[in-house]
Amino acid sequence: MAYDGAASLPESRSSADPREQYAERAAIGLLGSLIVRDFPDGTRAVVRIVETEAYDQLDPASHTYRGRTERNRAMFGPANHAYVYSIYGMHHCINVTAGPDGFGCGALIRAAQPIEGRDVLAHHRYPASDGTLTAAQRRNLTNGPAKLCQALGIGMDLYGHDMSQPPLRIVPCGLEAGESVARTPRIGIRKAADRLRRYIIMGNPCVTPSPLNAGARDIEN
DNA sequence: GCCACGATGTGCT
DNA sequence: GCACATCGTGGCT
Repeated sequence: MAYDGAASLPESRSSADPREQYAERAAIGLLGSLIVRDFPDGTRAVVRIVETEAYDQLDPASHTYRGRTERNRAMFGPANHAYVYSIYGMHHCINVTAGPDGFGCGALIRAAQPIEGRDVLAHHRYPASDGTLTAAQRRNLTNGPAKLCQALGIGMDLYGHDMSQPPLRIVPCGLEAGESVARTPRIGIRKAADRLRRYIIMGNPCVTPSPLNAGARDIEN
């Protein structure tokens, strides 16, 4: 069943720590922005961010909740840098750090829309060019955090990378006319699962397929 | 289209 | 040990 996202927003409680806004504002602000990836072989791909999640050290679901470690140190560094981690042994995911130096927070980039270089993305995801992909493969090019990382060739070599610089950079862009942001619970977590810290461009076909999408509600502001 | 399940590394209890 | 901010495949409707 669809949950009513607007009925009870945990973030609207007056006791919320104002520092929670660092990750949330970053996650919302990244929607619509472009990721430009220049590959070592000279090829390029451009995708548009359509789905993000907010995480910070006050949040039990976050890697930074238990404090700074060697693994998560990038999250405690300056904003707009890459925190890359490996998960389930075979995948990578990328966060863009946010907030002031010393506060562990950032936004997980969950999904993006291919803008340029579809063929390049396809080659990194499958041993095939875009034209030979099945319909399912085309849908699944960049619609999940690990799929996105595979398509963009993001691995631990980009850990701590400054996201304003090549070969992986974010070009800030706003939403297009008529687009709006919705929020839902985050996907695939158990702790703090009720918090509405996942943000999507409403109605965009490239977000992670999830029953949560049907109940997504427009955010106010 | 949907669901179940297996593959696998790493940090932390 | 075990829990993971996951995904691909195969088998089925």
